[in-house]
Amino acid sequence: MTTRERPRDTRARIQQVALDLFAEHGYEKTALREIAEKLGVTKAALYYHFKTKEDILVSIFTDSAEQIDELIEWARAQPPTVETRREVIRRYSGLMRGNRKLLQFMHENQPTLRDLPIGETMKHRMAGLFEVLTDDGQSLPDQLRGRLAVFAISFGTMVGMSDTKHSGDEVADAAVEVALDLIRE
Amino acid sequence: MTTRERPRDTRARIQQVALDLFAEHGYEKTALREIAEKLGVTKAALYYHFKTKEDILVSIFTDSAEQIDELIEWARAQPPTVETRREVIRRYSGLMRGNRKLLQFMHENQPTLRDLPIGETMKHRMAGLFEVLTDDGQSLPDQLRGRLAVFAISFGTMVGMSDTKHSGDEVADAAVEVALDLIRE
Amino acid sequence: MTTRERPRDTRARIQQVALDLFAEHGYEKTALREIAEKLGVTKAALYYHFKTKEDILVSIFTDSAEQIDELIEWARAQPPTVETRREVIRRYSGLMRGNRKLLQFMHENQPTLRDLPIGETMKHRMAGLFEVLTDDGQSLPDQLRGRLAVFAISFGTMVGMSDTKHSGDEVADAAVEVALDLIRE
Amino acid sequence: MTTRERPRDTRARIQQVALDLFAEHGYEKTALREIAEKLGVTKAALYYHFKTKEDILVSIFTDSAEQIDELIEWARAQPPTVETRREVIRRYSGLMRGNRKLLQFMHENQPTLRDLPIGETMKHRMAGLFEVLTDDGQSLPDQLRGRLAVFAISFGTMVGMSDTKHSGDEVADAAVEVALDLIRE
DNA sequence: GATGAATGAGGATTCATTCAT
DNA sequence: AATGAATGAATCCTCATTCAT
Repeated sequence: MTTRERPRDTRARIQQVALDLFAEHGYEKTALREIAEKLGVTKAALYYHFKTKEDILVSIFTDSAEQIDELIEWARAQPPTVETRREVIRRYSGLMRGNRKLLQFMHENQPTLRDLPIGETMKHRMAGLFEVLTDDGQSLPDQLRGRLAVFAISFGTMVGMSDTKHSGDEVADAAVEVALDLIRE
Repeated sequence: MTTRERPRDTRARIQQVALDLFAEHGYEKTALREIAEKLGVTKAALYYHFKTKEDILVSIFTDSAEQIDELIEWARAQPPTVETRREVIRRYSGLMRGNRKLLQFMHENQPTLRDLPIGETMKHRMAGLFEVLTDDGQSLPDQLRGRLAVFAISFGTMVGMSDTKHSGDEVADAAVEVALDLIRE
Repeated sequence: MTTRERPRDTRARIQQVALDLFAEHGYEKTALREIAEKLGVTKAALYYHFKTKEDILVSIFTDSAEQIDELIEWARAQPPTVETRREVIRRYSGLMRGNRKLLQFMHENQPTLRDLPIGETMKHRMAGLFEVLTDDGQSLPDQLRGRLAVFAISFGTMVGMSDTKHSGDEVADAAVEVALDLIRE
Repeated sequence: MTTRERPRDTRARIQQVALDLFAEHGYEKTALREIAEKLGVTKAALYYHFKTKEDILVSIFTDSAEQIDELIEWARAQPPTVETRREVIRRYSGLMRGNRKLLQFMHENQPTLRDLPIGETMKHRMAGLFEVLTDDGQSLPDQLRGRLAVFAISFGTMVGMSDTKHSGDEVADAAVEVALDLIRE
């Protein structure tokens, strides 16, 4: 008797493979056929676990989105000091390191997200993040710096992969340093 | 004699409409049918002016790419001082303001570009830009700052549109200020 | 001890729900999923009770078909008088009032039935009915009248539902009157 | 040089073949692939001429529907006498003889039509026809007779095909006789 | 300088059906 | 008596591309 391929957690495996391909080739260019083939199942199997292609994407976002929401909530409960904002940056970096692929997808598939309801949701979330990182009393450049800090984290976290000289975490750490420096009074 | 619809410069009009749609909805999701409809011509007409869909995209990039190449060439001919780098930032900002849509497209369609020859070309170009903005002697955070400066320009130039309180140019100017500040010794 | 959901007669409930949906949306457009959902069971459950989708349909027909067969047999055993034919009409009307949905299905899904063995069976049955209601000695219009009498019953029985001014039975009674009038020497 | 297959009137040929198949096997069961194959073209060719499968159906209805509308309009402009109604029946029969397949489709695909906008349209049309053939002063059986007269025409026109002893037109003529007899004061 | 008609490849989705549990 | 997971075949439809005119 041969050991059977574990028939469990197919749902989770679909999400993983899908995210990989969505991040690499883009949502539109990724055919469900590819996902299915890579998993050794039929296209129809995907439809057993998810209602639509979009649903796969949404399900991927939903989980990690919660974490960001919690971070924003936490920040709102704190005094709006520079130190709070710096802590937000640090925690955001921590969150993103575990979600590199999703991060990449978010940054590189804006047109897709713009046309999807989930995109609107993410847009609101990012707006919330920007809100806790800046305030209207700041100069325009400083407000830009606050927003750029978020991008610094993203950029550092994503770029790590393609750079051979430095490890992913080294780059991500450097990104935090740069980002913290962008948060001004 | 009836007044003729000016049939002039159809080629250029195709490029304009195409870029608009590519930037808004993404390259993959934009059908040639849409471009044709928006122009009031047939799909086949597009094929009179361009060999393929990809060719439309490439032709759009080619022109403005030259400007960047020239900027890089110019920078390489200068002494690698901070002031040179700052001037590169300033000139890059100037270039980009005239190419907002293309800039948006470049940032938001990475997966598409990754799969296309033109993407490889652009990647090299950006690498060149990074090269003149940083050097190996710098600390990792400072190298990141150099790269981030480019993104600051992009971000500032693109974001301008969706922000009501500040004009596009105000934001772009602020972005230059932030970017210049990111260029270190 | 908790009160059990009555698991009784699932088979019959499937037939009921299926007939409702088949009649309303047509056999082809009715998915087994819909039937299952409406019953609160799984598709697979349907397959415990019936071998195929077609089998559900056949099982629905089989029961009430017997009654028609008996009516035809009875008619054949009587003298072929006008009065016999009128009695057939009356009895047929009685039969159909208890099977409105099935009647509707039969009339509105001819293409489906034509492609299914059960359709051939029903066709023979109707031919038998026509046979006892007409004879070759009649004029062509009178033969048509005999056949039309059957449709008058069907029409009257089915239409009753959508007409608010008159009750279903009033219309069905009127249909009998019209049908009887169509049976000629 | 060989004589080319006439590349013209593809649109009309699609409608013809489609109606044949829709009438024979039903709308749902008829795959666009079948229509295309029967015509020796690609599925995509159908989509050049029609926007959707439903659109093919609608386009088929639209033409002959006009004729019925005109008939109803004409009837409404006449005095509501028995003779007017009888003339409506005669003209309706004439109309239907040229549209046997469409007539068959209408009668045998009610569930499909019920779910389609075009079905609602046809329902209104038939209601209009019934309106000019009956009036509220009549007894219920006589109102039913008026409606049944329409079905007599349909039935007679359609049945002709499957009956070998009598020609289609003989049966249709008989149907008119029966139908006229169903129109009462 | 452009169109009308068509193709071939491929997309997402749905369905009836199966089978081990 | 019924489910959970999956399949294979089919569906409608869209797209980039071609080519004779």
